[in-house]
Amino acid sequence: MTEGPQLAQSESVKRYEVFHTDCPARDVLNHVTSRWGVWVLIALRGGDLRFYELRESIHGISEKMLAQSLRALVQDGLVWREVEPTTPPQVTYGLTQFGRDIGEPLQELFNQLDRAGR
Amino acid sequence: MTEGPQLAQSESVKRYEVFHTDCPARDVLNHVTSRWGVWVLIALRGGDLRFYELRESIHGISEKMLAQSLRALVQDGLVWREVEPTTPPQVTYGLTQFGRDIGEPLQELFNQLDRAGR
DNA sequence: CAGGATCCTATCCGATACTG
DNA sequence: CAGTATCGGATAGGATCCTG
Repeated sequence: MTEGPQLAQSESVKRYEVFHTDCPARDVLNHVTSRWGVWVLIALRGGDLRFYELRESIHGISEKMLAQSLRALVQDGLVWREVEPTTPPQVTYGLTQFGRDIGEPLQELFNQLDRAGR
Repeated sequence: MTEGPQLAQSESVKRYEVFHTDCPARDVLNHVTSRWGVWVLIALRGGDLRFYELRESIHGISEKMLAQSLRALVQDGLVWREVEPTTPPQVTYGLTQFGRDIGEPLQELFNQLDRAGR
């Protein structure tokens, strides 16, 4: 840090100076790869789900973390949220196009790991 | 938790009961998607690197976290480590085949996020 | 150069209780 | 049902110092 710009450093830029870790995508990446964000996205790839369906689907998640993860993903534009103002209220979540784009490599990543059988 | 098996639950299994979050791949996934693990893998996709090259490449990482991340990834079989017993010593890191398999969807994930320009 | 050891702090996250 | 609010323990991670 405090070393000035890293890109377009004229010429003798080292070959491994290829990315910033503080790029804008970092926050979203942190949400996506967070402990529960991964599972929320993968779960929603199977179709839209309601809050309690997500809670039952993702074993071990607390309501707090589910709500928190969903809020972040909605803000990031990966997940949409629809409230049906009935009694009791119904809230449904699903993937946006962006969410599906992100979910694909994420699923692939998971498949690779799963295939390795660890 | 403490609810017994979830797969092969005979018949009336809900459609969203599709995965365990405590599957064996979880540990590796946690390493891969950890704060710094992501960048180590992406950095090494550009070619083998020495310790100090990685440190300079991944801006903001501390030596402690770099060493810790590398140790985990080596144990997971994603990264190999080669020590040249010279003075001063040289240690080089690179991706294994498994590491390249994992790195691909990871790179794709990052590209999607980057393309979205957030 | 490539780390290990130590200390200390920020945050993550689960448990619990409460609300519309 | 679908959350929010608060508390406290666990953990991640940064800074610093030290070693082969």
